[in-house]
Amino acid sequence: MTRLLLVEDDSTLARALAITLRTRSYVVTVARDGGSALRDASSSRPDVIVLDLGLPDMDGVDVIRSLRTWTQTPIIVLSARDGQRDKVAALDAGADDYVAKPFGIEELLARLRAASRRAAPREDEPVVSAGDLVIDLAAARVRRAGLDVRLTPTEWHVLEVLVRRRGTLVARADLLREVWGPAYERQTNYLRVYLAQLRAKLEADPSRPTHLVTESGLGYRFEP
Amino acid sequence: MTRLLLVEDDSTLARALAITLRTRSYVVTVARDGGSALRDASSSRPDVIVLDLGLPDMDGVDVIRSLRTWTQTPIIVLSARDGQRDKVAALDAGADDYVAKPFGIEELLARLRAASRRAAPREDEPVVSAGDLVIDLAAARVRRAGLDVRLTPTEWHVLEVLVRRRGTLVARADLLREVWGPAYERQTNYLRVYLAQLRAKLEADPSRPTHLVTESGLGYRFEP
DNA sequence: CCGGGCCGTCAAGGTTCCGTCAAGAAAACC
DNA sequence: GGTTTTCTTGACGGAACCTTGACGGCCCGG
Repeated sequence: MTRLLLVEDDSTLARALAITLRTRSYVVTVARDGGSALRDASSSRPDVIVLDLGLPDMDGVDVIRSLRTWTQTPIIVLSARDGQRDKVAALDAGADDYVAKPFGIEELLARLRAASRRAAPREDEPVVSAGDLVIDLAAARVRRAGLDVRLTPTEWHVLEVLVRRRGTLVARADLLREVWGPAYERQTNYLRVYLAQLRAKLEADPSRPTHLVTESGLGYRFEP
Repeated sequence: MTRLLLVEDDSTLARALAITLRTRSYVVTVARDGGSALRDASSSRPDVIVLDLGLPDMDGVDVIRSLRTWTQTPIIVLSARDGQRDKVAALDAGADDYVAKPFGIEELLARLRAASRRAAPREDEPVVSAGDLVIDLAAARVRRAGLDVRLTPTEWHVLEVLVRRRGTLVARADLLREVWGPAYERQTNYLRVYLAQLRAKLEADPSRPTHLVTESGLGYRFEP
């Protein structure tokens, strides 16, 4: 499951690409201009960014430069301009790859695989500690009082989403969508079950949680 | 000072490229066919490889695959063939980038800069020990309680991937992709077989592993 | 005071996943 | 060319996991 941010102002192309990418099990977010691209990148922390250089509000190369001030996430540039100068400028600004339009979808997919294959192990997903809990997002490991805690895949997934947005409220529907998919946005009973299991494994007093907090009627929050 | 291996059978083009690259302060070695490319790569340990796919003695994609069995050195492919299939095959075999001929020299230089910018910093501690195990990643050798353990190529490859990311979870699909290639991401039975074999050779009690740990539903982890 | 959401808890199917074994196919070796 | 090693594939029991439904407590408004 790779989270992908697609920055493309042509909504027809954006939709077509998003559909194809999703069938290849990418989790796709779409941004339509440079400003929202920068915002989305910092809030949703994608694993890879696909960026069209021709944007309505700002120069694509400047978008790359801004991103590179704080993240190493692979950036693959799409462009209708096939000029040498654009390629060199984009690559030197920090892009990882450059694909000229028109391109084949298989080529884009192959370049995506190549990009994420060599992606540096993420350092911008640090180790989060809270009380006697230590949660290492990169290593997918949880310790409580120094001892490894065994989580099931779904338990881990739920915890991961909450910890990634630690301190902020995660709406029930958001959580369900990220873990189980858009079709499960109303299965709130899943959350009750899994939050209970996580509390049993992680909280000192599961009936009075201090880290996995319920916001009644809204959602859940991880409290560092 | 970057050491660069140029694999190109057209001697006119090879000479022209070598001259240009040297003026940009690359240290260039030239190989004229796949066989010498593989030899040179292992003897001179270049920092980056530029590879023409059209070689007299063997298929360029096979050259990539051979290189990728033992090194992560960035590979940039040059090719006169601009076909989708060639690109996808080369990238999936492990190439980092693909430049179609004719290309501008500035583009190639920019892609070289991009490739070495994101190159992983060299491993400084290639010998990993865990309990009575000693694993030498550079020498491809494993000892248990001082005695050499004999591993098959695939067993070693699996162990290598796990040990490189020691302590962190390696997802099933990641492991399959790195060892067998992207087409095998769902062949989870391979993992079951090879993990069992590795445990039989490396673990004190293979049915209760302490180093090669299963994370049910997620993947495997090497525990130092 | 009582009913309806909402949440936490529990346990029982049913499904998926893992370890194990074995045997045939392919590759490497001599 | 024959032998040995290695890889691939299938099957199966058991374990781990997900889903689902039911029940009770709590809070709030009627």
